[in-house]
Amino acid sequence: MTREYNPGEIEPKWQKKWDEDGIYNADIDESRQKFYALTMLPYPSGDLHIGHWYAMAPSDARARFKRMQGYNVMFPMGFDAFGLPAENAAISRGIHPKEWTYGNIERMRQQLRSMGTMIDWRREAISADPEYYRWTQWFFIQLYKHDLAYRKLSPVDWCPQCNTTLAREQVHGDDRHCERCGTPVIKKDLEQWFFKTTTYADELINFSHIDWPDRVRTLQTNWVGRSEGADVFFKTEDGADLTVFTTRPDTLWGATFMVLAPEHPLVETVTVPEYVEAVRAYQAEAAGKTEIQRAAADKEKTGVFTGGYAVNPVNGARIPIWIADYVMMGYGYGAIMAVPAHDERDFAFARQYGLEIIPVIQPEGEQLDGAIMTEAYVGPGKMINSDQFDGTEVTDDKGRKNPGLAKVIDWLEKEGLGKEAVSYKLRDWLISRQRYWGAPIPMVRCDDCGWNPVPDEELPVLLPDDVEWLPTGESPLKLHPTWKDTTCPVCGKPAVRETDTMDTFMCSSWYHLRYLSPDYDQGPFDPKEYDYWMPVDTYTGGIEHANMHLIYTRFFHKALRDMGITEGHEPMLQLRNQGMVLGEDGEKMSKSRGNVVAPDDLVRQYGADTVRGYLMFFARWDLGGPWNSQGIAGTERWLKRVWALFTETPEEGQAGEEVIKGAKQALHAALDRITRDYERFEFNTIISSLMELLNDLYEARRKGAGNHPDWPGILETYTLMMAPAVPHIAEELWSEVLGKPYSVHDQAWPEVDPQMLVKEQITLIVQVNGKLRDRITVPAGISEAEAEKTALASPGAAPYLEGKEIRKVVVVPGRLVNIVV
RNA sequence: GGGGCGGUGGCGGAAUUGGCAGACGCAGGGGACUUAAAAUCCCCCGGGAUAACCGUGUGGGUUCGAGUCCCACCCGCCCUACCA
Repeated sequence: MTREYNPGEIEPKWQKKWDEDGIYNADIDESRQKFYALTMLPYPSGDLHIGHWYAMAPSDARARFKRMQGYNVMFPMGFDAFGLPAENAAISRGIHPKEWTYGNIERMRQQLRSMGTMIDWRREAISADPEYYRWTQWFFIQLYKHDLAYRKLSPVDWCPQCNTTLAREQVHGDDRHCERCGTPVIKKDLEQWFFKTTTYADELINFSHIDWPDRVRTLQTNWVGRSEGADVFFKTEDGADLTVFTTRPDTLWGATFMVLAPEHPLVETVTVPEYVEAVRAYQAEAAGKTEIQRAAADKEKTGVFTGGYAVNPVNGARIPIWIADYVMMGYGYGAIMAVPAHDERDFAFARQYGLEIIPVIQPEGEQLDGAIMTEAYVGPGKMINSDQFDGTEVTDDKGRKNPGLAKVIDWLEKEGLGKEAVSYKLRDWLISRQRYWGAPIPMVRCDDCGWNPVPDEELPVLLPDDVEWLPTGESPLKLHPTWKDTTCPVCGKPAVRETDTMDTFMCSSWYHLRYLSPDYDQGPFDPKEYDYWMPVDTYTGGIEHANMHLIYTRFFHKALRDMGITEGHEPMLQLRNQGMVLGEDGEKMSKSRGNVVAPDDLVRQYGADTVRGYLMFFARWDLGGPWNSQGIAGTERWLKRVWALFTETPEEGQAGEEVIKGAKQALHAALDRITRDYERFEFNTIISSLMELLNDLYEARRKGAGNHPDWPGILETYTLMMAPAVPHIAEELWSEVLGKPYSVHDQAWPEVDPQMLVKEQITLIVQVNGKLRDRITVPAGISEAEAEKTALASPGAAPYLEGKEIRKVVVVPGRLVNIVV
């Protein structure tokens, strides 16, 4: 057989056959261990880009590896099909979002097929299908009925470009820009729907049941932002309640003023007439400041006095109330007690406005003086100026672990002056979007009955197709002449529908459940499928979703669990993140930079197997890196050389047993390593090991191994080892070249023969004073004494030992001997 | 300011977790084949006069032995930020 390696011919051939035979169909089989391998579903933006390949091809290889290990593997795919780009295409080019989206999906399906994945397409789910969003809406209603969804008027982030509100998680960076379009957001007071993610704050920072990367765990933990401390019940001089949260109740006696956020409701009542003008001016200024200006004014603290006073509940001290924009309405109570001696921000503010500074924590061996301190002291020490608590030890520990805090909190609770409290940065999830191309929020408002959910039997609330695209900044649903008119599900009187749609992250929070049974119509998923397949065993995708999708989907699962819909605490047991493929210039790929790598072109030029192999090989998968268009030649050569090894007639002559044994040892060493590396997602070394082994096999064949009766068996094993990474060439070699029974992908992953890992001869390293002086070949089972003797006599070491006193000899069995002179 | 990740040849990266630094590949150099080119094959490829020796960001330390562990520092990237 002498034909050329022609991926353009063999790849479509096998893709078609696998598809027709349904070899990757995953069905419930109680006799086998299941494995749910999931990779984040793409947004159908138009074309599959190299980043999609990078996320999916290695994940596919690992799913195939698991399959060969005997697991019943499900590897499904779908499309996160709602979202703004579709709508923007409609506005700018007059194509209906549905047409645009479903056209893109069709193209991306074909591209995904060209990758040669083991996707079970029968399980495909598309979030914009009415049969899908029917259940997205149903989940919304369930959350509403269980008091986990609510409507609230509050200042929310609004993207003026996208013309919609955003969740806190979707506002990024120090200029607080929109996650999608990069435009800085503004604040608006709007009534919106929220999900109570904060209910699960503590659970969301507990990762004890899941194997997720530290990086994601840290990001999520910081995002939830739990801090322990106390609520302290201050009162204004007029007797109005003014509760603050503090992580440092031990410093209460050092509170010399209070600061309210400019928007704080109490500002109205505490401000005395002569200060009203200044306060109003400051409020207006703060409200008018963009987020960029706020960030720029980072260092300088500003604020104004309200003329009002509060009373410190622990000592009755009368302290002034200020407003300042360094206190945020969105965190805690939007009000703080200021302890300038022990808080950097309060210190800067006090110095700026000449406010009193009273130290209440005395560091070891130092005497703090409020008049001359140059910075706040935030370290440990003993309490002073704090009545009966003087002398109490305060450590660096947070919360109750800190003895000073524990004592003060206990006392506050006993006296009714405060209580232990925990505060979080995490906000409830704002899910209303003032856009068309999303799942309509299935709620109806009646003048008499208020908000009520659409009855289940009326779901889905269908998106109307006949809408107009006007640049008004309003959702087309709101402008539709009749769509919003309906009747109240409670009293039957005329009522109006909610015209906002849901955040698309809502759709993607449960897609892994829809894959279980995309055609099921008795519920969001078939419980039989759920019981068998869930939870997801391996989830792969980009880390950029750490604080968005990956928080939302965990929240969702826990909420469903508490509503009795799902089981278990976590939806995805193991998470792994791939890095990003950068352009050849080392920059992020973008059309404007012209550094985009198009996978379709690569497939045409090299074939899918080469592209898959190179993506696995070219960088550490978790880090990614710049594309190198020359580097792919190495992977192409590898496959051509594999092809040649299998198809060329070997030279005359037959190798001896040593050569064939050496080949088998190399084979099993590689197999051992590749097996381990698949488990660890170390794809680059899988390909290196296969390349290295190929070099060894060429070497063996040069020595005549090609005519040995055991040679075909070695090639068979090599084919099996390649199969997950480069499925097409492996199938061709297996089924056609070697003539083995189709399909290579139904074969078991080869077993490592431990016998083959044991070597009779090893290379012993001889060091003198830690420096390499010789390498000697010795029997593997050599005794320590014998190794020492051999090393001392080795020619390489001899010159360094001459005339020296041997002080010590370290023998590492099977590895080296170090002679210390 | 806080947190995280990283720093190994010209480049991407290996190194069985304390034991031969630089596997595998790209790029580069030399050669074979060819009328020529491509493809393919073979050899070389950290520095150094290919000698000693020096080399894993820098400086210390632990150890018979450190890319790997400890301490201090420098640089780069990412996330986050008046979070009370």
